[in-house]
Amino acid sequence: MSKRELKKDQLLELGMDVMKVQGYNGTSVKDIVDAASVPKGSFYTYFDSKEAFVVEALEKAAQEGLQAMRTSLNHTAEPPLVRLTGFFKQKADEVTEDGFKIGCFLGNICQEMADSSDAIRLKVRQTLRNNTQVIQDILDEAQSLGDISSDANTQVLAEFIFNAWEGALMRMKAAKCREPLDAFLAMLPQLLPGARV
Amino acid sequence: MSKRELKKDQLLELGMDVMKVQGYNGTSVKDIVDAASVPKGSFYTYFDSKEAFVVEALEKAAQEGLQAMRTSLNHTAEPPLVRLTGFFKQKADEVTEDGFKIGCFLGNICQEMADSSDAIRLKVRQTLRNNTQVIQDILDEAQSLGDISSDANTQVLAEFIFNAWEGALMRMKAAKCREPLDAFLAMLPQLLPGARV
DNA sequence: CAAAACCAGACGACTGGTCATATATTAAAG
DNA sequence: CTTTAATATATGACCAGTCGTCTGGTTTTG
Repeated sequence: MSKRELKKDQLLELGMDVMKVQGYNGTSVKDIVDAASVPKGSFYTYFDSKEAFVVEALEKAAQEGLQAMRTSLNHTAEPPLVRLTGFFKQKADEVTEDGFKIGCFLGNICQEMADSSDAIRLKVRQTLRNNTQVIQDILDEAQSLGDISSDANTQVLAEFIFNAWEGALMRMKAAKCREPLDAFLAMLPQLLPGARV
Repeated sequence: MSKRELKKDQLLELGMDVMKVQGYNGTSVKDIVDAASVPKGSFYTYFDSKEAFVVEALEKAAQEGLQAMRTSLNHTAEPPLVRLTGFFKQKADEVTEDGFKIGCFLGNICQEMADSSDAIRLKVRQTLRNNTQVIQDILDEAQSLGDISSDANTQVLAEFIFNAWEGALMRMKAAKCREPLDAFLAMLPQLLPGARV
């Protein structure tokens, strides 16, 4: 990775950290460059606009998130549904340690910007879709093993579960407590028809 | 209602409409006063600050939302669970007609501002709590009638359902389609253990 | 006619974005 | 190897415009 690519990566990483807390419109280009100790004038040599920046930041966050999801979900030592519930449990612990802040960068930006910028909305949509697909893959695996009922619609189920999780994260931000996440974790088994987890 | 109170109400109503689409930081005080045809200088005779404005707007939206929720949920002609599912179905139709925009004002502001403003976060938290309580009341009623299993934890269940709904609304904003809402509606019966709906 | 309500305009700070200049890199020439 | 010329990249000052908020003169009201 070249020096320039490294700086760009820092810009994305550190700028995103600010934006996670302050939102898109609440974060100025100056905030971003300051976070990465990059001169303001340089910003536009890396990105065409602030909007282009956040699209790339979402892409980066999506890549990292997807990889974390896959490594947590794809080790075959345990049954798929155990891995699935374990994944959410682990995520719940993570955001708890973060002091109930941020929740989901994707979700935050989605709610703030989906109606204002189509470029951002489309990137968010694609990323949400990818995440849902990973969950569906696990559910399909569980179904083929007979761990959940064969007549369950895994696509609908995966989408529901993922959205419910996002909703729980949102609520957590307002409540500043684990309760919404624990409610999600408590209900999760009930969603998996015929599950033997 | 005095002339002044009427103007203030318009300011809240019309300003909120703008903020629903553009978010808190994406909406300027000028946007708000222009929407209500009120001179800019007058804004601060009605509200101490932009933050105070949004807190009052949230309160207003909460009042209206709660009333709509109660009228839809409390007519005793039908069994409680039928009323509950009917309520969400109706809501899904409403946001569909709105072209999949906005979703939930409360949710949008929550994601954007909960980490930045405690005043806003606390108002959002309280409102979410109230909404959840209404759902729990219905679930309790259903439980006392034996429509759902007596050992179900209605508090956890209500919180889960409401958050899942919020998550579905968020997803809808990104996807611009009913699918997330329909996935929610499809899974809802499964959440009500022993339901005979 | 005093008091209260109103509001145009201005405040300094800041916005996303640009651009002339400065610095760095490369290539050719000696 | 230098030296220099040519090209590419980096950057801080700057742009026009907007931000949330406030002041102080004007209008309305009791």
